[in-house]
Amino acid sequence: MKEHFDCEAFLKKSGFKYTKQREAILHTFEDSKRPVTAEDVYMELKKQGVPVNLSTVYRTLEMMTDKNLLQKFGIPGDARMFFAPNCTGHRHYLVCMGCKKILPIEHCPLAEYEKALAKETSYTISGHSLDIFGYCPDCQACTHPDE
Amino acid sequence: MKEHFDCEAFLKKSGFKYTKQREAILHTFEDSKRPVTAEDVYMELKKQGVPVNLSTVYRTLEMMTDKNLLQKFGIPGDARMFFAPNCTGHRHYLVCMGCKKILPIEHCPLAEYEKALAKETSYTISGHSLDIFGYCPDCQACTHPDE
DNA sequence: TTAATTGCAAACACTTTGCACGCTA
DNA sequence: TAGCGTGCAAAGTGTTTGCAATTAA
Repeated sequence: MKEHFDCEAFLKKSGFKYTKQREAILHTFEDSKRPVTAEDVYMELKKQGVPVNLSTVYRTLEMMTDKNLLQKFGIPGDARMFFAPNCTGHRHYLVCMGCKKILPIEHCPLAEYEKALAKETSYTISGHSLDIFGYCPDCQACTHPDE
Repeated sequence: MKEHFDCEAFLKKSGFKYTKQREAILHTFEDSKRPVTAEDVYMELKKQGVPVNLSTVYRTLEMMTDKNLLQKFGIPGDARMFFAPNCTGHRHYLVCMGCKKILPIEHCPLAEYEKALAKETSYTISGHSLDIFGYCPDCQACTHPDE
């Protein structure tokens, strides 16, 4: 999401009321680095002293996902859902199996492949998600990285 | 999993007891077509008249995953975990957004890409998962496929 | 016989929902 | 002031766990 996102305008344009909770939740994603869970957002707002309820966070994230401002996804082995600014419509992440850090990956090697697959299977391909798993430099250091 | 998998031998070799529940659960994956949930396995056994509890299904699937006989994974937008025979160590699926059917994909276009990414990020890459989304021929037919 | 395995019910983690009150527009 | 949005608590999923009874070895 871009740096100076006009939250109020966005909400009104979409037919929603502008509230401090929504402002704060949306603000969380400005200059955002990596995907977060509802709980992450909730904790961040608590830390900032913004009064908000976890249900409201869930409701707002869901609404933003419907409006295609965010994308919502899970990663294998984790029951939680993650949210990230929806830039591209598809997603690629590099997931550290040590510290569970999730990093977006830029380059997409799959455009060609999708075309071939569509022809081969007669499916209409509308997108994909790719997670690559491994250990980040920090976690490689530990003998047995597991948190 | 291969057609005539010797379930009893496998269990004993791994230090487990041979029970009719485990036999039946493992049998579910013989000549298996597509990934299933614990609930799917449970329902199938009920249908066959095999007395089994859902906890037992979960416990057995977990055990098989530990033994690398199965792989366990989730797909974006679905809170459930899926299980499939673990042939390759990584997985590629083609997910129909209409009927939720999941099909394995054979060819893996990512070996090269992983190498480049490892160099670029200094991560140790240990695997990946790739889901491609779209609509299967059946679901393309429907105007608004959504079940 | 006895330790592993099962069924059952309760606990869990994450997420969603119903409802009354409060606050934008 | 009308109705959307919020907080709260309760309900829902999918999954895990403790424990006593059962069963394979």
